[in-house]
Amino acid sequence: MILHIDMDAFFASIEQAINPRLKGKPLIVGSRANKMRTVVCAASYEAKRLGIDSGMPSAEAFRICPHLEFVPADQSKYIWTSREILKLLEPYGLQLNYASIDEFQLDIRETREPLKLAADIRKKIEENFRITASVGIAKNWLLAKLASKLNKPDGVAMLTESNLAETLANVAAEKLCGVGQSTTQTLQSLGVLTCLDLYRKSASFLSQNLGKFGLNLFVSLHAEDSFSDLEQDANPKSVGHSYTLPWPTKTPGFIRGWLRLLSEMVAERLRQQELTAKVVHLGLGGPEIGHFSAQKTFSQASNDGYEIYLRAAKIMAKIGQNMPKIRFLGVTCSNLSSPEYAPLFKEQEKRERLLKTVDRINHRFGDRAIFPAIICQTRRSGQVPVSDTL
DNA sequence: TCTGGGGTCCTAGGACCC
DNA sequence: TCTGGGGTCCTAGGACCC
Repeated sequence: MILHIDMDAFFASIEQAINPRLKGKPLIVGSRANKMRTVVCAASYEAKRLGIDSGMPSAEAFRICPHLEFVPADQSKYIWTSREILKLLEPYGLQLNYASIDEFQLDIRETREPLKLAADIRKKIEENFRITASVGIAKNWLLAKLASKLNKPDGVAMLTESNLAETLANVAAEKLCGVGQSTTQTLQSLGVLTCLDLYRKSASFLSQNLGKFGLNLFVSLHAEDSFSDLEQDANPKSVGHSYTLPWPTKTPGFIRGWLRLLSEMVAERLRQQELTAKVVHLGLGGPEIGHFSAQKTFSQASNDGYEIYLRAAKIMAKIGQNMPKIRFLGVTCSNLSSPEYAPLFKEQEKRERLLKTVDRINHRFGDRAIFPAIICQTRRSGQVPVSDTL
């Protein structure tokens, strides 16, 4: 059996635990500080009751509830809490999987009394952090994760041989992790409406209609004692940053300034994790061009912000002379590996020393205390075009 | 008040090699 | 000159999750 722990309205609950003024009030956590131009990252249960939930534009949330409390997301608080919860789970001595920032899975095949264990864990979390968790128990991670949603918030659900069919029959298929909008439509056209319908379909039926995903779904649904294979944090496959501007622009210097800033942010994180990247992806969006991305593989791996910027700019140059209006910009690096060789040339060695020193200064004096002058105005205002020259 | 930002996995076609 | 088949890497985009 797998025990899946899912924190209730994690970010919002943490903010309420820290600031008593927010307790009991409808609250949303937004992914950025501009409360009218963001989306809901987490909603407190008081807000959820009004019909507000993650993914909703904040403007719509405020229309529903004008006196909504707003807090911009502060990842460091959530990461800290998540790690502390992990520390609290380790002493149980069970195999542990860190599924995401607010989800944890335990292999409890040796545990005699899973419900007692669930109660114990939930009590410890509440005592230590004044936030609640919901727990799901089932024969594999996918069903355990589904079960954790059934009695939210602050609840427990256990799927056993005897109650499995009855429970699944009352849950819509789209509640299952991995079944989104498009898959739901396909399934509905096949007459598969509930999780039980899905559970009873054969591997060949699912694979025929949903491809490899369908086959994986079948395997995950019927597996025993299996963890989710998401182990993102161990070895990241890509590192990226993106930004949506307040309005579309075609000012080249302004776009270059943002491209450089995003490249520097990506490079900093690569160096932090002692990684270099061979592939650069450039994402662009705007009213005239929609949303698209292009990538290019380079023979030399890099974690130098300037180099990554040059590569991104090279990809952008393919658009040609007529620069369309740009609203969305993203830079992502992939094909990651550890730096292989010591620098061959003096210049290269100097450059690496410079980057290391910059990283040390920023680590000591705070986020980007020192940065390339070109992004000075970009980062200060987000609205003033920077110089056209680099 | 009108849509963020961080990711993963999969697919399918093209280029190229043997 | 025309043609098979296996394989890898690259690229763009879709679907999905937190």
